[in-house]
Amino acid sequence: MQRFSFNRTQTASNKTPRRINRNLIFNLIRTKQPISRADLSRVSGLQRSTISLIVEDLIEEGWIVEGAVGHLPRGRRPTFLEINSKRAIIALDIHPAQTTIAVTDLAGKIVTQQVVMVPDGATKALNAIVNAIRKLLAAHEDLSFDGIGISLPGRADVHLQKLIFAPNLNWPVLSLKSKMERATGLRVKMDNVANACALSEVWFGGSDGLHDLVVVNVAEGIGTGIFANGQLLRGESGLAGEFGHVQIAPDGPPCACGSQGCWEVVASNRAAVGYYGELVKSAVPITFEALLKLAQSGDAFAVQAMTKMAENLGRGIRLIAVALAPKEIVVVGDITTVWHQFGSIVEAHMKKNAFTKPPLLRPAYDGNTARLRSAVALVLGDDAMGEK
Amino acid sequence: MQRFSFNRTQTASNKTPRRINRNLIFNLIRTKQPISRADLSRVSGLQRSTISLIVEDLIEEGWIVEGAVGHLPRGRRPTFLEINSKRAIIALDIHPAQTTIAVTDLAGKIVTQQVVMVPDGATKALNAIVNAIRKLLAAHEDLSFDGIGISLPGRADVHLQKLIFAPNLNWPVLSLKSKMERATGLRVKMDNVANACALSEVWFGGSDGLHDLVVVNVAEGIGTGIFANGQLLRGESGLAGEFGHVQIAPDGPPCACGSQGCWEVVASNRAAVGYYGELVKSAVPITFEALLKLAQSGDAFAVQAMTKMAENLGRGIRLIAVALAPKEIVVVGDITTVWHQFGSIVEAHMKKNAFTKPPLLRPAYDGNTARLRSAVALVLGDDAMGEK
DNA sequence: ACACATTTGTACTCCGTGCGAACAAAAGAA
DNA sequence: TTCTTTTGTTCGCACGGAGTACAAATGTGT
Repeated sequence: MQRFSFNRTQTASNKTPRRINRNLIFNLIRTKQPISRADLSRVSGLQRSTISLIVEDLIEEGWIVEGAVGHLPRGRRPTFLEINSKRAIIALDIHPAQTTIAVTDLAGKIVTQQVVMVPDGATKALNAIVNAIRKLLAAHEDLSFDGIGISLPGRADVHLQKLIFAPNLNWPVLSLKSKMERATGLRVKMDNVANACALSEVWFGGSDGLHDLVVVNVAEGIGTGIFANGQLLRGESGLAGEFGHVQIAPDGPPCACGSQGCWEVVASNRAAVGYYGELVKSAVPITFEALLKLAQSGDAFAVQAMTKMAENLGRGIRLIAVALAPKEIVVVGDITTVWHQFGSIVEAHMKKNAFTKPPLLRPAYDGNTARLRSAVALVLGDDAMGEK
Repeated sequence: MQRFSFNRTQTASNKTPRRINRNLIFNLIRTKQPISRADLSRVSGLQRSTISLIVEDLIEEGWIVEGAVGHLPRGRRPTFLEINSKRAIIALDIHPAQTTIAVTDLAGKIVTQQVVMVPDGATKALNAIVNAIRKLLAAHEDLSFDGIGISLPGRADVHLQKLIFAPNLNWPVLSLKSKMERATGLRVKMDNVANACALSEVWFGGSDGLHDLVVVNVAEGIGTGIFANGQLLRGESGLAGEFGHVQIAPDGPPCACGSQGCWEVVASNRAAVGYYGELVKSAVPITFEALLKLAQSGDAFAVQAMTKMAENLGRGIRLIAVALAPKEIVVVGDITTVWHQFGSIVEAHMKKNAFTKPPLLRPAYDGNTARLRSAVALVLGDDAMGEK
């Protein structure tokens, strides 16, 4: 007779410490390579003997390799350890019209990178991407690939890895993962652009992975990735972070989501293009890239439109700052190219009436590489090193 | 579980699994008592032998005791294990005018409870509370106390345990912790009301502690506690969750925080009292409790005021739902006593134009006990049982 | 040239921990 | 009485980290 259901809770076995320490050491090597065993011991606090055993395992399994020999003023020379550069990951940065495909090593270094124009139509688009991946795989037969990481404009259920909400993509992303896994034989992991960038910041941003940060991805819409307590905040079925559909202007224009005055309606790239269109009274909308060029060259209407966008962006970011009080808020998107012009406007509106210390606000160093490098975090993040 | 994520726990030693399993077993006993060793084994998945050793430790250290002997259709009778009812915690629920002091056991059962009217003035207030605690300690000499847990209207820095932001309290809470520790000799932990209620929900709500939930505390102001990824989200220096100061009405009335149209200005108890005052054009404001009574008795103006408050409450909750997509949103505060009347209004505004499945919205089962029971979570929560 | 200091990386012992099997204990059923 | 079932304990085993000792490697001082 069972009086209690089998809710197996998270237990630890005598192998648990090794799993934890192994991950710790691998991460240290990944971020601080090249590094010697002795330095690993000093940084981690684990004994040199323990480090040696863990490193032996990691080498045997091909995650890392011994590299050059260092030089010290006295004593035996240290052997540097490095990420095995023969292990690689396919990184996909999917946009509505084009997709960037890259090969990166496990430390996030981009080996090659190419842009594929994606044709209209579901099957064609997928085929174009898969073919490009196949060519890359064939061209890098010396590498062994651990998986495919995809950053895309939409929300994905983390567990099912199904795309739930992707208004800007009109091809069948729901089955993207399974189709691509069948076609390439590689494990596929995908996540929202903003989440991907947040992971990149934490994995490669040199932070200690402890502090909270929010990534705001400004594109056709606005998406946010929330990193808190050492993890991405995903919410029920992966829908957390939709700050883009928070109401900023109660009487604002309608949004595709069914509401009106959503943040992304008044602060996205599309919004800025709309503002400009109203000012010049032109029926033909220009691209956001063109608008940025105009604003950079000092065009009065373009500056006016971008200023309005920046103000609204700041208002929404203020909301995030108040609600979540992260240490840092990072902005990703094309607007970062004109940050020197409009960043201060965004920041001023974020800080307006702030009653506590506002978070650091900064543009991402390089959104493109951030999105690509997130593939490593996505692929290695969950259960990459498998149960052995 | 993330394999390569950055872990808060630095390194693991060979003692780590025991620490993890010990906490697990203690929590199972705490929530499912009375329970036998064999059942603990089935529920946790750990071997009976392992359970026996851990239980031996817990008994030796006085956390639990062996209780009655069970009865089964066949076989040896199980010995039930229970929380040691001689271990207790002082729970403080501080409000501006009055403070509730309670003694609870480690399972959150309230042993005694009393309300202390707090006089005006810094020293007097603290003395009144400390004296009441001293009397309680003296009256329960058979119990051994593990600490004091305080739930209060304000934000506290978790690490320093200093009160940062408590507009409604006008006595020197900054040194509350250290003074009280000196006066009682007990360890003091404190946290914001909303955080405390969120902890209570997770510790005593029967959930598995995995799902995300947000607690909205509606009182003179509005505070929120965010539980996500198995932890409270605290943000930089503990200021996360100030959704109360998110701007809901851009042209709304000014707020004490310096901004205007903040959620708490339009949806708190104080707001409802204001709405009622406008309607009846009375210069003398009534208390919120009186307003609730009027609304319950069907007073048209009171119902109108409460309806406006409920609508605005729903608007803000919608924002939380969109931004964080928690599984559940729990409302705490006096308004829950009239939830049957106005809950549907709140819910309707939360669901307005929802483009995804909205979270469950419900009033807390009993906010008073929730706040008191949170003391257990606060005192035992961090590393109380950990390092010996 | 040679002893010594210094540093790295490995070998080995010790202890803590969970696992699994065996076993004792307890109680009802045949 | 004997068998069955269930609980709780004991014991041997393997794994893993800590700590110490030691070999290896390299520069410095005499």
